[in-house]
Amino acid sequence: MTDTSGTVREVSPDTGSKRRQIRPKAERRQQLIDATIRCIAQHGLSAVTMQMVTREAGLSAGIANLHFDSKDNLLRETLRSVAEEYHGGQIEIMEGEDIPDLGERLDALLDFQLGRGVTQRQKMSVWFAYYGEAGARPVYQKIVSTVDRLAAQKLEALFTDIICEGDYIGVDARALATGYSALIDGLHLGLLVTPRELTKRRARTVARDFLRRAFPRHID
Amino acid sequence: MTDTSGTVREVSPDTGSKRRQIRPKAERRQQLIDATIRCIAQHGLSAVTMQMVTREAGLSAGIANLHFDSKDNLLRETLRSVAEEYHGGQIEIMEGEDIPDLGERLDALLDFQLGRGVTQRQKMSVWFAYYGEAGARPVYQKIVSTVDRLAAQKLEALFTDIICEGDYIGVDARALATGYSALIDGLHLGLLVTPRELTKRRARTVARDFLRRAFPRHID
DNA sequence: ACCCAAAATGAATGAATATTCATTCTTCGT
DNA sequence: ACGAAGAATGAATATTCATTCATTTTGGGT
Repeated sequence: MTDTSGTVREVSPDTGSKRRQIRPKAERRQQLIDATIRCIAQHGLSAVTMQMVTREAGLSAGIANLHFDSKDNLLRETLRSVAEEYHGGQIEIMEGEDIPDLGERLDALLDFQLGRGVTQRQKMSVWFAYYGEAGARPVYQKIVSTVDRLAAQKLEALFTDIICEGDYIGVDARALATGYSALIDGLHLGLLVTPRELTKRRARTVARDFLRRAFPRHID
Repeated sequence: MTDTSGTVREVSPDTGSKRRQIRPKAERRQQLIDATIRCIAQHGLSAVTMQMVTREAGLSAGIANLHFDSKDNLLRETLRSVAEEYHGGQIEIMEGEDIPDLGERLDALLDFQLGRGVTQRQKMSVWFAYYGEAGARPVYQKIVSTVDRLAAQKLEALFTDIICEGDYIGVDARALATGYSALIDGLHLGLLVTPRELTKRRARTVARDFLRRAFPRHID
């Protein structure tokens, strides 16, 4: 058998192609992680199956185990990926010297945290799906708190600079940073769960109000 | 077989008793919901099985289906129970005439939202487990947003009263209420996921700071 | 051209799990 | 005391799913 009459060599890019494609390991891993993100966003973490993920990725059933050994590991790596992307983006803005004005840097941060389109919503779903399990899974707690800590430090540093520059007195940078982070998390939750009540526009206004009350000379 | 030498008629309250107990339907439902809450907090929503729940409740395997028809329904009712308890408690404080002073009422609300012991942590776990799935499950969204809306209205009304009483100008009660709710949600998340970084004490301070900046004449 | 190491496939397997239901047990009204 | 209604049990069932692995395919090195 086999061999075939040599027909149908699919030349098309990648859609609907039945041709088996061999790609480097790193690329496949990312492809599977992306598929996992879409599946979690659409069906919820607890409904995700390996079949679902591999089908979404357009690959065969066993491939996720080939590249990640187990479902558990695939989910862990997916969380790590989302966490690093989100926090990495924030950190880049916060320590980025390309925006010298501190007020503008705050605005850029806010844009990043509450901006974006559909993709962002997918990431949010994933984010909170894991938060939901974190109470029971130390591994998830560790992944999240590791990246979280770094972002919190950068934010505190930024706030410290702003407090200094603006001569704001009686303001504790650390407490304020904790509050701002919590506020953003809470707004994300609201956007996810009650999108009817809370629009992205309003979430932005609320976050800006918070910053304005703390740093009136830098915002608005 | 069976019957036994008539020994061991367990008289003890309920621990370890093998005696089959018949109880009214409502009581059993609550018992199963309570067991479900403990299971979710300990193992995570996606790991909860019917066996786990019924064992935790000290009952037989089929009983959850007897009282709730399906696992899906049991989980839905559990969410409804937690949501109603949490929001009910808030609402009671907010509209309670037993605390005439508005500033004190704010304090009581904060106590309720960030106080309590271990039990509270269990509830928090459940709360966020469902948030995590809400993006993919309209049913959960509906349950949460229904109770949420009412609590949000009460909070806005309380803030409006405070703004009026304190002559705070340029403050939007609605936006502030959204911000405060989001802040509390975010702090809960922090307490759940990064308990090392965020203590309950600090969470309280952060929330109070928020209120103080908005209503300086009512807090502290 | 040919070979082979690595990549990919997908049918088969076995474990886990929700749900059913025939049977057993309790309680309460009479 | 007794019987019936309904509450509870738990073994059996059918399904779903992660994981394995024998086989097939690919592409680069020689």
